[in-house]
Amino acid sequence: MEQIRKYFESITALTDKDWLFFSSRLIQQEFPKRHLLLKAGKTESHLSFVEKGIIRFYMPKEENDLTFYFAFANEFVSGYDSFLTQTPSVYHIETLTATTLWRITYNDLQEIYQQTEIGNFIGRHAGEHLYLDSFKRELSLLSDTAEQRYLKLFTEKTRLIQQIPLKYLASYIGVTPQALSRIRKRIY
Amino acid sequence: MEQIRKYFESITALTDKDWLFFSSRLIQQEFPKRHLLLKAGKTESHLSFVEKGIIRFYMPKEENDLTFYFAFANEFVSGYDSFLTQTPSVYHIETLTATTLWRITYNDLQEIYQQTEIGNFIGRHAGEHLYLDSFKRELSLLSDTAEQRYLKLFTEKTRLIQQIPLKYLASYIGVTPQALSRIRKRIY
DNA sequence: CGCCGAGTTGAACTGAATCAAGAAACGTGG
DNA sequence: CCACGTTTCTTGATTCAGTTCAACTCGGCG
Repeated sequence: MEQIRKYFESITALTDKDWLFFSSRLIQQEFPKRHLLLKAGKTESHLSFVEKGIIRFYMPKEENDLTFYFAFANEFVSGYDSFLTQTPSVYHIETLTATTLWRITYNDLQEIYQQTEIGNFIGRHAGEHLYLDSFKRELSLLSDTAEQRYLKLFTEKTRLIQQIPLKYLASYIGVTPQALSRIRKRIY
Repeated sequence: MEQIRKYFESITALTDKDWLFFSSRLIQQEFPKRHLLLKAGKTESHLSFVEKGIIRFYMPKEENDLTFYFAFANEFVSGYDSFLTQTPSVYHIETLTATTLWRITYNDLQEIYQQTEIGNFIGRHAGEHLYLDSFKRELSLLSDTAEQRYLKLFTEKTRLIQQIPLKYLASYIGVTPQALSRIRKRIY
């Protein structure tokens, strides 16, 4: 719980009152590895803070499915487009390792937006940062080669990606597992 | 001015007081075609609503530069990452056609965030929608072929893209101008 | 022990990049 | 408003990164 409070305090001043209200709506949950947190077709009902674990976002496909995001500790995860629009998700969210989440429901969050001063601020902050990250990945997809994308991921998250099967990394980078295997060999 | 108010009213209820405060900070400006609205290296100081015109976002590159976004009428434009973080932009923003904007400065917007009820709400809404759009483009880059991307753009914005030079569209789609010329020929 | 999914490696194929040259369109000054 | 020069678009030939199909290895697990 401290972890989340610290995260928020790194963003903005937090009154005890607001924090108490917010944290009273948080529920801790643990999940085993390979657990589906959100199934395509279902509507996302939670915004979750990752205390521990690795989480994969992907769209099911014939043959290799399309992995487009990994989340790690100290990040918020959610099928955020489904969550925002309260329409069915087009993708799955699954734990790759044993995971601990602090979760808040959509309805509780709307209440927080309405009743606390920092609600909309935090919602705005979340939206802005998700945007900045997605934008960075978009530019990288347009301008970097597969090899550059792998190297970026590798230098940014060496530890973390070592726990992720190659075939998921391959799809995140935008190539087949065979191609990534060769890229790896090429750069050692 | 009516255009912006309508835009906001389509999102949320707007009190006259909030609207008066907000609109008092808006300045209308006109720009000729090929005018640089934001130069890479400069920090974005405006959030602008497009009343009329087409705007291109791009990063300068040797040979073909990288165009990653087009904005049209009834959209907000800004070097939003630079604007949010108040650090220098890594890309240029340029008008493609004669353009009319309603602009608000960073400082005025911060004041609106602090002093009106809807400030953070609107900021949150803007962040969320920028995220949703960027995320859609990201998925499309990962899963669609160049041809599919062109067809999507074409069916969504037929009218508008007819005014945009092929070489900019090519870079947006993620291929060279030669490749897009051939894709076009293939599909007529 | 044998099976199965994950990773590696090879060979043939393909879509797009690159290099190059000519045609069309555009804008700018006389 | 025309003429020229520049930029944009098209088309062809070659090269290359990555795909696809296929076979083989390795490690974990029932």
